[in-house]
Amino acid sequence: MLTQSLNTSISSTKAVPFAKPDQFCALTGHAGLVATEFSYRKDEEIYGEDELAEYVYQVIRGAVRTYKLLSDGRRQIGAFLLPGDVFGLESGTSHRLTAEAVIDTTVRLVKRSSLEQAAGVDVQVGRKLWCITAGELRHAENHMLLLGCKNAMERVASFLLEMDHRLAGTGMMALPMCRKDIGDYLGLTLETVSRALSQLHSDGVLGFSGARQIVLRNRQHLRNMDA
Amino acid sequence: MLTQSLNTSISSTKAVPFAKPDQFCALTGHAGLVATEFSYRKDEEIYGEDELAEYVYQVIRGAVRTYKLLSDGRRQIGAFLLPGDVFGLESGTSHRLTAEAVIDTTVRLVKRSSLEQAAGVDVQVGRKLWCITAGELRHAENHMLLLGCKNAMERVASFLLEMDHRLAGTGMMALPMCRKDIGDYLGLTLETVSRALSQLHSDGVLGFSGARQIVLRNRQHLRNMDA
DNA sequence: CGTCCATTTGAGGTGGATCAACCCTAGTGG
DNA sequence: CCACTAGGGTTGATCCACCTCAAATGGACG
Repeated sequence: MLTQSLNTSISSTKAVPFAKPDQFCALTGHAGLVATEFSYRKDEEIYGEDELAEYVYQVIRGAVRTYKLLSDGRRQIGAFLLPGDVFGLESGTSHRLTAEAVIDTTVRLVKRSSLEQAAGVDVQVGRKLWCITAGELRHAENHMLLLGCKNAMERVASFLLEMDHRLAGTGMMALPMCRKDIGDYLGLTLETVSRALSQLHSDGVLGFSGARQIVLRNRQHLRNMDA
Repeated sequence: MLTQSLNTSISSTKAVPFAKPDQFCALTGHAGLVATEFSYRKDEEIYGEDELAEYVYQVIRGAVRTYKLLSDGRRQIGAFLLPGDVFGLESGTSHRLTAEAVIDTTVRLVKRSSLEQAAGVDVQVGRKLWCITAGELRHAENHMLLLGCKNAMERVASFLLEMDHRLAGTGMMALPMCRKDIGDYLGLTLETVSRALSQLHSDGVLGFSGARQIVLRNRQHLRNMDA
């Protein structure tokens, strides 16, 4: 690993193209850390489960999935990471999920040890790390509710609203992941995901232009069926 | 709320009956905070979802469940908290799940603001808060795998091993929660939980002495079926 | 001893999984 | 430029694990 396009740069505090405050810059800007850019091909592993957590990452371009596997290959995707999202942050020593690029992806990364050091000096850095983990926990708690209680259509509606919120907000949404990934995220098979999307299409709730180019025509309808 | 047996005591640093290092004392001992004891009756609410997070709690005796509800009453229990466990810690301002006493329960609690203050002075306190949240995240990630991938028998086996690990370790395990709670934790109905336990009983994997008094006779068998 | 609630057990229904074609579309190469 | 191919996506038919509804059993407590 780490054998591709390396593009080191000093703590890039220049404006980044995200609406929300940039979590990564809030960290690196604070302490003047060195951030490196790195790229991964579609389906390439970024880190493995139980591997030593040496870096913390932020998606610049592309998309990342994190997941756990059972011994027989059943897979639960814990999260999709999109541009701006931070991932790979651990308070312990090793990663608890595997991370892979969903499509060709560029990330920024900093050494975990630098962050630890910065957190030892500045309590605000420590606080920020805590908040990032707490955000992941909030997402996981919502997702447990989905996996434990919701039916197939409710799950797909939740997924579309989540992606709409994080990807587009306006008009067209370009999903980076395939139906199998969506199924493994929602605890459904790819066929069930496909059927739910087809039904929403024929109900006029959404439009397609290519299987992964979706435009939501009736967000309120989706919110209603999300339960 | 807060109208029952109040039992204030200065940061009780005396030995507590837990094998593992006590997370709460690691916090309160560090900063000399005031910890208060408080008791709740069976099924009493400790705090509600979206309520302001004013206190951080530790179970002394009894058991607590945290959960989220859908509008129609479907419930996902996120965690059972047992003696020694810390809960109610938030990095934001409000609780994201409801907490209720499963049985008559006594907790120790400290004001969140005191912890915030302590964390502003001592980076080790901040670090400890982060680790507690990270521990909850690890549990949630494992539970997503269970809810998204495992079948009924695998879920019940996981549950028994988890409770065995946290409650007893040795011999008999006294479950504080009813079958409905177990079902809402595992994403199953109470009947399915009951059937799985009955089958494990007739397979000789576990023994009953009362529906909630369980002794595991073959942990390895449970681990094998846990996938 | 009777009441109440938790639990077990049974019988039947169903939502989503499984298995199997088939269909698109993008990419390849002639 | 078009035929060919491969991988993703859709759709259909069937199955079954779990849910639902219902009734019986058991245990705790007045």
